[in-house]
Amino acid sequence: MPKVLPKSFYTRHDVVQISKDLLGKILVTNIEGKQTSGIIVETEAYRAPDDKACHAYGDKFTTRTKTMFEEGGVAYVYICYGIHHLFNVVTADKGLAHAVLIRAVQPTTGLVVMENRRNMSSKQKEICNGPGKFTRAMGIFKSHNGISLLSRKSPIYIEDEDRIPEVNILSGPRVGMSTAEECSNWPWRFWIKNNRYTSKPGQVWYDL
DNA sequence: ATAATGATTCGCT
DNA sequence: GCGAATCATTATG
Repeated sequence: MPKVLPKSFYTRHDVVQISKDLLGKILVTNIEGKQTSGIIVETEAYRAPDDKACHAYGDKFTTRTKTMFEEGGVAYVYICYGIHHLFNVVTADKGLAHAVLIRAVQPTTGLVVMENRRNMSSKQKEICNGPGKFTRAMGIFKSHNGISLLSRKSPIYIEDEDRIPEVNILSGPRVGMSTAEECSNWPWRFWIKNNRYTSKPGQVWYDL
């Protein structure tokens, strides 16, 4: 039985390192009485106050961003484009608005549940290869904003696994932000090399 | 109170 | 590849 990632994993101050460490871990949800899980294969780091792409840039504190200022180990879920529920892991100490966006997972269990929620076959990589896609497949939504990830009793938690070797991790610019801002070029997007369940197009993928 | 916009996805060409 | 869908959040009056 793998252990749930402890608070000490999340309260570290290097959110970029945590983004890489999260690759290969198992994200588990127990929502609506159904369990699903998948391997985290793609992440992005966001870090206030200096990161202009972060919602809490300049330590901007609003109803929405206040979750990012919590102590590491809770979920930050928000709506994007009015439809999509995007899931982040809050990191660092209370008062530091750091978070890691989970962008894609490789489904492992609860495949039938995911198929029903997504209305497609789990054989298609498209079922979970995007930040709004896997949240729908795994039942994550806005009301999970702010909940703890530190217990197996939580509807969402992350199980520890061996680290992905650095040589098998690729990085690049984050997705979906203005190229005019210098920080949009920071290589703070990470994914597992040769994993076909990531959202990056135009490469040859192999199964893990 | 109102207007602008986005850490996206999907369907059509 | 392109553009519409769609609404919570935010800034501004």
